[in-house]
Amino acid sequence: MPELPEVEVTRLSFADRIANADIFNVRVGKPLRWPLGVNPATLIGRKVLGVRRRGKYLLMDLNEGLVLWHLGMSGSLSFTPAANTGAVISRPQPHDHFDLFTTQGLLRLNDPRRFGAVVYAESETSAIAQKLLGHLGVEPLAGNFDLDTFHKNLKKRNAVIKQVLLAGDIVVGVGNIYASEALFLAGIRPTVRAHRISRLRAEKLRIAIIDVLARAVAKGGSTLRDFSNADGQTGYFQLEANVYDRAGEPCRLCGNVIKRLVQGQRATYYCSACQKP
DNA sequence: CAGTGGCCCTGAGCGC
DNA sequence: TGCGCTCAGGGCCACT
Repeated sequence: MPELPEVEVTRLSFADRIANADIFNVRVGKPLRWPLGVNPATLIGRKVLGVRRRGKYLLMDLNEGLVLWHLGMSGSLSFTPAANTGAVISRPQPHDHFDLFTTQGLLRLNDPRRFGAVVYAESETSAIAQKLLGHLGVEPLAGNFDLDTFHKNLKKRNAVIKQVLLAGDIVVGVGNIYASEALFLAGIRPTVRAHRISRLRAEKLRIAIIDVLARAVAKGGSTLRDFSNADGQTGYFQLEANVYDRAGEPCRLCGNVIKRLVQGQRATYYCSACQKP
């Protein structure tokens, strides 16, 4: 499910409403990717200051420490305002694996595949936070995603550009959908080695990444199967996808058939006419 | 150090 | 209807 746009759309859908709430209970369901790292009861009585995003992580700042949320492949959050308490809150569904009860509402993680995680960190510089966040690349929508650094970093990498984007250590938030989409917009074949990309093409790619991610956020993200924001609303950017999941269909620009290939066990989609080696 | 493949887990869709 | 197979939006880790 969630790449940067979906995580950001999720954040926007509940961050304001949970800010300044006090945590009064925590329910932990089945184990997620990593353990919480602290006794859940420790969080009771703490205050939620706000929710930020770093890459595909949500960082929930507390008056003491912070909680990192990751949605993995199939995770989604739902926020039920305190005014709507009742049956919904008392009956967690089978894949509801983490509940944060606050004075302003319930934040609940649903994650069938359990690749997601909820992790407590004492600070952003603590060992666990550094392990999860320390290697992350630049934020593409933060205004400091500059061409010089981007191109210089691409020069260091021999791997194919699709997988370099997915790795997230140069620029964060570009997952499997948006990597294909950004490369299409930039006219770059996904099989091109990163270090072979010229400065001009790196600039096209930089602009394409920013453009596709920003437009996806504006459209509420992509709902391929089950993504919804914390209000249960689905996204509709997938309707604008030029190549993702369109193998065999005509390119919207040139009419050629969209192709599919596998890179690192992940599907990649591209137009061999619009995207140059 | 960079690159590659395995693997974590569950559910949906498809062919037979 | 049921079974087995493939695939799915992520990313850590071991290995080369």
